[in-house]
Amino acid sequence: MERIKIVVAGDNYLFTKGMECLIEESLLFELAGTVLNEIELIDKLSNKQADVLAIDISSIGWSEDILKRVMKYVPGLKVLAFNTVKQRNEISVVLGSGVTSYLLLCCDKAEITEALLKTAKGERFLCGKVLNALINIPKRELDGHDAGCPLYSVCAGVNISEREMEIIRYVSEGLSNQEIADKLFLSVHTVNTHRKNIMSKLGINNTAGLVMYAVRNQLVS
Amino acid sequence: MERIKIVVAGDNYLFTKGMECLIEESLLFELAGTVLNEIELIDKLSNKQADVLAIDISSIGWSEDILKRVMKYVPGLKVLAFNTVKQRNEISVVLGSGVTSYLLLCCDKAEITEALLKTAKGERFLCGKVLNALINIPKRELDGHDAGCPLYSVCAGVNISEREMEIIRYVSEGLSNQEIADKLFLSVHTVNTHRKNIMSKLGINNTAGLVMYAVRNQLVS
DNA sequence: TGGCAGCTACCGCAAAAGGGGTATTTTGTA
DNA sequence: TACAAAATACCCCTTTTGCGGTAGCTGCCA
Repeated sequence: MERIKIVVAGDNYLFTKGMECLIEESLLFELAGTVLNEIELIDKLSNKQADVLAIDISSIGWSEDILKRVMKYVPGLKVLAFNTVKQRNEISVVLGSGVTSYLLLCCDKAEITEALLKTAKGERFLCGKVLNALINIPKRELDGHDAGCPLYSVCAGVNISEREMEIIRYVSEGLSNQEIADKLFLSVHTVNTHRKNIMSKLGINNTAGLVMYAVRNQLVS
Repeated sequence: MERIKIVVAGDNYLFTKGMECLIEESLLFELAGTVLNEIELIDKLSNKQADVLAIDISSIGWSEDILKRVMKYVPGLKVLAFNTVKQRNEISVVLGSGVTSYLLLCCDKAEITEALLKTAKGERFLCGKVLNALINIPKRELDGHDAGCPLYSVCAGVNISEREMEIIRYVSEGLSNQEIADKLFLSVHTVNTHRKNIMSKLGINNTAGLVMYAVRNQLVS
């Protein structure tokens, strides 16, 4: 079986090194090279045939512009973008520039492996955390690049339960844990536990983060 | 000088009583009656000529629907609506139903007096707090009822200073008072004072309220 | 049938927020 | 120049969060 040739791009050591290890440890992949900037990238892509570009777009020096130029220069290139953010606007722009798949830098090895495989096959792979943010993007914004990507996959991502959603809503409305407990006929301890679990799942550590999550995911008006 | 005839509508005692006092204490106004429900209101408006309807739409039993029916039944009626909320959607709907002016129930006597006068003259009067929320409504949503109301007035409302805006932004980004203090080279006491002043001005009492304010007023993305 | 996820509930402790003040300095402006 | 508003800083105190645990119960599913 032919190995998938992957070019890694980014100027963050942990990212490039980590990707190199992942690729070389696997029998499925083959490292087609690591590049630090746009010039090296174009050079690498024109000299060596590659199947997938795994690029850290959170690095300083990488932007959607560069991505667009590369996509133009190497048509049909499959791109798996890594980023730190999961804001809708940002994701929208990146996917709009022709990127096939989108992961967060915090995704784990299994997710990255799966994403590389799917991307090589031309399928979309989005991190579940990203999908959460993406759900509300008007479909048309993606249509331009949808034709060739009929399949969507998502990694585990964040799964907020119904009860937890309820808690988030009340927190966002300004209720204290005690008030929420009264409203839902729960112990304040339970509300607090839910709150802790939510914050843990979302990787935040205060009320402001909870409210912003609620707003981004339209849990509140 | 002819007094302005005002009908007061609402089933909240403090509102109706307060309005009656305000109207009767003033030489400018004349109480055309107080009504508790829609039937009484229609009855009053058809029997007695009134210039302005001052209505508490936060009362149980009052809705935009009723307002619309009344506007239909008594074309050209000037309406000053009182409500508790200053959410954009809500205000949009209310003004969209033909209401001339919009105050919050927390507005003071001078503001109410001015609003009654302006409304009677066919001018719009919005509480500044309302205007803040309204700024982002697409203009077209109001156009249908704009023709007859060329003038806009606002009461003092809320005036959040630049420094306070800055604090709100940082709070919304999840920073603690201490972190904000470090970032702005301030004492944590100062940040706390700003925070207290903001909450006092906005009539809120926790972080969730601050973040929601920031979101509604587009201080954060 | 065993494990896992979700919901529930509790404990303790430290940190932060919230609410009440007061007071000085800076700044803009009438 | 005098006044008001804003910005700064501090005090005391209570309540709420946030974080570290533990643990029983239910329902699902491999």
